[in-house]
Amino acid sequence: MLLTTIKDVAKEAGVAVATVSRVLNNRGYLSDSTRKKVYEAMERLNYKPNEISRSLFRKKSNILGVIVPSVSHPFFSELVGHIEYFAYQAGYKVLICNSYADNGKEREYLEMISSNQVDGFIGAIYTSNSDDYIKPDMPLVTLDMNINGLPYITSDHYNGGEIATNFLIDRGCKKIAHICGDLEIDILANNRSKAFINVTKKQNINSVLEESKLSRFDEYKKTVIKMFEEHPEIDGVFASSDIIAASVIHVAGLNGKSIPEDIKIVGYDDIDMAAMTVPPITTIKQDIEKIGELAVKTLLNKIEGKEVTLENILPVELVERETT
Amino acid sequence: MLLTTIKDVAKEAGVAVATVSRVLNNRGYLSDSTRKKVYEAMERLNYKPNEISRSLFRKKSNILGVIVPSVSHPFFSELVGHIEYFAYQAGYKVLICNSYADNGKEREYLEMISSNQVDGFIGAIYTSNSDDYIKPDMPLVTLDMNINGLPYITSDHYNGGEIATNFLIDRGCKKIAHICGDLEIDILANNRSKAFINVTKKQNINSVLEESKLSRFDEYKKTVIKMFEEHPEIDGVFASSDIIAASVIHVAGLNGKSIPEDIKIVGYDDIDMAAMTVPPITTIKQDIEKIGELAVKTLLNKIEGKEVTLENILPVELVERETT
DNA sequence: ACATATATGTTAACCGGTTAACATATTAAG
DNA sequence: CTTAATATGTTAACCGGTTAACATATATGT
Repeated sequence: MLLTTIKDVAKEAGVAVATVSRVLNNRGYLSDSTRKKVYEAMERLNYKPNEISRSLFRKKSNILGVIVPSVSHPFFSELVGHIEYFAYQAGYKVLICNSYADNGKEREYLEMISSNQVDGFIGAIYTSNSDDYIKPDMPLVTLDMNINGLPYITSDHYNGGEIATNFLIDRGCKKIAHICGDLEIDILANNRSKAFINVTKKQNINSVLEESKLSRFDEYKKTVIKMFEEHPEIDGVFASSDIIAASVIHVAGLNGKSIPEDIKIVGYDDIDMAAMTVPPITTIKQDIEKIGELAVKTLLNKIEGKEVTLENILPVELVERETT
Repeated sequence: MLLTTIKDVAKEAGVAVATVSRVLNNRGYLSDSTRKKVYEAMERLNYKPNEISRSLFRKKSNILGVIVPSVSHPFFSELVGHIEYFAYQAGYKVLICNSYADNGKEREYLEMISSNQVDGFIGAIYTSNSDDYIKPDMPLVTLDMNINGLPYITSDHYNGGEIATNFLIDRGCKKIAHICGDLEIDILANNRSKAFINVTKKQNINSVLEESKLSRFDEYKKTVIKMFEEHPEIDGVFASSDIIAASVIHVAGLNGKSIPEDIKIVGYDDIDMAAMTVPPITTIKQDIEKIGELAVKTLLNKIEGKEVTLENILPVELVERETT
C-alpha cells in the first residue's frame, strides 16, 4: 500500500509543500481559492496527514493512557467508558492498560510517558506507590491513591463507610459484617473500612470484618459462605463493592435467609448491575462519570502545565433499593 | 522537562550514535564491553527511546484499535480485557474506541489507520457496513459482521438460537418469547433470532418476538413489562443477552411468578454476571476469550500480510444454571 | 505613486531514531 | 603473514510533516 504524502498533495494541487502545510494547520496568509485547490487535491488522493510524523514534531501524541487492574471489572469498564468520552471531546484518544495489579506491567505502561507514546496517564495504580520511579512532575493522575505530590481523584470513602454502617444500624441490625479487599494496600478506598471499624466501635455494635484478598466472584462466594457459617447471627452486611453484595445475596438465598427481612445489605459503587439484581442493591453511589470527567480534566491541565488541584474528593450518596 | 536523546546517550557512553542504535536494535557487530557501556549510560540518563520517532521510521505504531459500541457493556468490557491481554503478549498496545453505534465516530476512528496512528482495528462495527470507505485490504477484523471480503470473528449464533429454543421446548414451555435487539442491522448475531423463528415455526410452538431497539437496562425492563402484560401466558423466554435475561428475572419477580417453575429463561453470552444473579442464568456461552484471541491473531496476521481465514465461527455451548 | 497587507514559493533545518555505505582498526584463523 | 571476521566511527539520507527566514508578486488604500 503506497502512502500519499504532503508532497503528492502539493504536486496534485499545483502548490508548494509549505502551502499545503499552511492549509493543514490554518496558518499564515491563504486565499480561499488555494485552500479549495488543496482540499480538493487531498480529497482526490484520499490524503490523511501522517499523525505519527506530526506527533514527532509537536512532541505530543494526543493519546492518554488509562491503567486499571482489569477493564472487565464493571466499575472500571464504566469508568473507562466515561474517560474515553471526555477524552474524545478534548481531541484525545485513549489507550487501555490492564495491570492485573502487577507492578511490572504498571511500570512498563508508565514508561510510555518517557517514550513519548502517550501524553499522560490516568492510573488506578496499586503496586507502584512506593516506587521511586513515580515523580510528582509526571503527567499522571491517580485514582483512589495519594502518591507523593501527584493529583488524585477519589470519592469521600470515609463518609461512604459512615453512611453505610449507620444506615444498617438505623435499620436495626445488631451484628454487622463488613467484607472488603486487601486492607494492607494503602489505597484511599480502604477508608470505607476504617469508617466501618470506627462507627461500629463507637456505637458499640457487634461487628465482623472479613478481609478477602481475592477478586473473582466464586471466590467471594466461598468467603461469604464461610463467614455465615462462623457467624450465623449476622443480620447486616456492608459490602465494599456491589459485586460482593451480589455474592452475599446469593449465599443468603442458599441459606434460606430472606433479604431484607433476615439480612440487610449495603453495597458500594452503584455500578449498573446494582439495579439489576433481585433484589436490587441498596448501595453507596460513586459518581463514576464525574470521576472520569475530573480525571481527564485534571490530567489535561497538568499536561498543559496549568496549576491543578491535588486533592479531588467527590461526594458519595446512599441509593436506597431493596436489600435494606 | 528536557528530553534525553540518543545523542546524549552516545556522548555519555563515549560512542557514536550509530553504535547506540546498534545496541538498541541488536544489529551488526557489537562487543560486550560496548553493549555494557551503552546500557549503563542509558541507565544513568534514564533514557527511553522515543517510540514516536521509531514508529515514524518503521511505519508501525504497534498499537491496535478496538471499536465497540460501548466498553461499559459487560460483554464488550470482557472482550476488550482479553484483547488487551493477547495484544500485550504480542507487543501491541490497545486503543479503545466507543462508537456508541455512531457512523461518524466509527469512521473517524477507522481513519486512524490511514493516518498511521494504529496498525489495525478489531471492530464491532454496526453502521459502516455499506460504507465504501471500508476496503477488503484494510487491516481490519470485524466482529459478528461480514463486510465484503474482510475477515470476521463470530460465534455460531444460529446454532446458539437453536439450542436455546429447543431447550426451552424440551423443558415443556408452551409459549416462548424471544427478546432481541434491532433485527434490521445486518449483524451475524441476529442469526440467533432467525433460529428462534425457524425452530418455533417448525415445531409449531406458540411464539412472541419482541424487538427492542433500546439498550439501557431500565428500558429493557419496560419492554419486558409490556410484553408480559400483553402475553401473560408466556412460560419461556429466550433473551438475546444475559442483561435482557436479568431484566426478565426482575419483571417475573414483580409479577409474582417464580423461576423456573412459572417461567423458564435462557440468556445469551455468559458474561460474568450471568452466574451472579438470583437465580443464576442458564445461558448460551460465547467463548469471549477465544474470540479475543482469534481476533488479535487474525489481525496481526493480516497486518503482516499473511493469508488469513476469512470466516471464523466459534462454537457456542449451553450452560445450564437455575433459570430453566 | 508608494507603503502596506496579502498570497505564495523556495530552501533549509528540525523532531528523534534508523540505516546503508564506507572507512578504519583490531583480532582471530589458516 | 595474509585473509577474513569483528568492532566501531563518520557521514548522509530518510521517515513525513512543520516552521522560520527570505524572496517575490499582486492587491489595496491613501
